[in-house]
Amino acid sequence: MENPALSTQKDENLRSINPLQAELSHQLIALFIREGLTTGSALSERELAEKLSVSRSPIRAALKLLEHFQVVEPRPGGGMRLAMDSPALMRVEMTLPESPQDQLYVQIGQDRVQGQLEEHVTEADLLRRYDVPKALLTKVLTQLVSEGLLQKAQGKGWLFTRLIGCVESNKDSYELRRIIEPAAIRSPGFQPEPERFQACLAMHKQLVDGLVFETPHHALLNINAGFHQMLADFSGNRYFSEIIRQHNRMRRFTESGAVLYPERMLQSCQEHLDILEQIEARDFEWAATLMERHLGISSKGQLGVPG
Amino acid sequence: MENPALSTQKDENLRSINPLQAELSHQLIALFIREGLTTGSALSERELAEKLSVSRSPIRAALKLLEHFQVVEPRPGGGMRLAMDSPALMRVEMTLPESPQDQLYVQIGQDRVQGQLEEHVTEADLLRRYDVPKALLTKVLTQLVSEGLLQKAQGKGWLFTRLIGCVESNKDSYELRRIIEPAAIRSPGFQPEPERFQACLAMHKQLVDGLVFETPHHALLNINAGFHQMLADFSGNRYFSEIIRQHNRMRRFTESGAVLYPERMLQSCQEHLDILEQIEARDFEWAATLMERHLGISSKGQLGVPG
DNA sequence: ACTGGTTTTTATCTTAATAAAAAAACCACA
DNA sequence: TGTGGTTTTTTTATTAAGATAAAAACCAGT
Repeated sequence: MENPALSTQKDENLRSINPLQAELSHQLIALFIREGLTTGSALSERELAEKLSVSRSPIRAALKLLEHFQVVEPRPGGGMRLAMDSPALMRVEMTLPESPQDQLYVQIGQDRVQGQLEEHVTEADLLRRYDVPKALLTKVLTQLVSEGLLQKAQGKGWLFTRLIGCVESNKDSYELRRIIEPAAIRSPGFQPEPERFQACLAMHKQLVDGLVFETPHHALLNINAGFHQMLADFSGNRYFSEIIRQHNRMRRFTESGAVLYPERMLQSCQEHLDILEQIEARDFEWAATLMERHLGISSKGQLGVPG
Repeated sequence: MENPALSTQKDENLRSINPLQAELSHQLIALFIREGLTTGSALSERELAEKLSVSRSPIRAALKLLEHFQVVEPRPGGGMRLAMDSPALMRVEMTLPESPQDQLYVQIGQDRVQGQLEEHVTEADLLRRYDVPKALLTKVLTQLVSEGLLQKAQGKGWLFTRLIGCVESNKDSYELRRIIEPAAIRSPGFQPEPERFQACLAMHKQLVDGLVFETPHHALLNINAGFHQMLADFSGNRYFSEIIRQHNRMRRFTESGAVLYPERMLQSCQEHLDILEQIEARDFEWAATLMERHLGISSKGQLGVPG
């Protein structure tokens, strides 16, 4: 039942790094890119804290971490400034440490998908298996619960709910998205935020122009998720947003190991671009129709879901 | 900020009762009714434990609790037997103690809906406000998180997500249901379970026949929720089911205090019945159309949502 | 091969003290 | 009025031991 090979490798990594700082360091980089900051831009601690809705303390710590990776550097007279441009930021972002919580989260999710974990597990089982502090495990379990992947059993133990990753669940997920995403675009409250929209549009133009062949796997998945998330957010209906967010999160378990065929990615980007252009032309109805088609095709091809 | 009047009343009740036992006592009664057991039926501990997927220990405790309420009585030669018929069971079920967890859960939810709790709260706030053991609070917060009503803020504290109960959130919720529920009926996997369907159909016929005017508030809300849940379950898509379940749960906070006009309830039941009859005739497309209409009307009338 | 009763084992809950970290307040300086 | 640096306050995380409750195993009787 135990599988030491899986856990030993992790023993040293899974602790030690403060999860909030690790998370913030990623978020800071995303923020720098999103805001289009360039090498040398001064960074105000208070402003960053405000934008990420935390206090200055963890921001300072995260900046220290980024300084260690030479993403930022001290500014004469105090404070920090950015020391890289966006492309370099994207590259370095992948080398930043993950929080122990995230590591354990993905590990448990993948182990479940691969059938290494039973549907019913006890906390004690998991503690023995992964050899992590109890508090960390509790946090991860709470996270899994909040995403609907796990629930507390009556009495003792926990139950994995939807068989994440199994073919049928994937099919269901696509069926839901085929319903929700076009509906989001057709929603009476649909309203693109100009800045966010333009950034996404520009990115897709570059991708279609050939950038897609140079962009790493993980970044493409993020861009894809971000595209769908953006449109759901524009609906103004928080439930639409929330549902798409949840399904994007779940896809992390199944897609992170998948093979992406470049020509298929190009086609997918082209379809995204078509949708974005219809939205720019304010033809939401046609954009929604294109989205229906896009999701219909993706569900068949990308992940091997049958008809 | 503190409101002692709200919390003092609870102080004694909110502890003491074992939550699993309390929950099981309710579930046992539901089980007795569902299985059509009659006065005198012998109850096998192992069988009950199996059916509710717990061990015999908590079942024994729950039966002891039910014995105290004279729902069951000792059987000569050992064990317990049922001491009531179904109608009596339904009546007594409402007088059974609620678990402290459920009490706190509903209290927090209602306080939030009524604006007594800010969107952002810290655990320390809540502990002071409700004066409950920290562990109980943690459990309830976990439950709220699992239902998507609450999420952990970065750094410290918790955020109520969707502003449950506010007018806009209600509108969004109806918009989502108007999309999901007809889609569930139109789903290629849609497949009514005969027994469950017939029970629901029969119940609605009785209601329309006049029973609606004698049925208590709380029971009508349950029947209504059960109708929508059933159809979502029939879709065979677990995400549809899950979404409807979540929205039904949220409605507990907003609707439990609402006034129901009898003639409107009758109309609503009639619409349900129309839908059920189309499903019986296997005209799912028309049933879905009627559902669209039904949800359109409900969203305008029942809860005072504009537009 | 069932049953209810009982005991043993295991898992989880509770608790309280301590440590850690985030938030808030304060400072001097531009 | 804004900045970064620093200190203080508050909140949350960690922990370990003991209490409690659930699960599992074991009875003896039918």
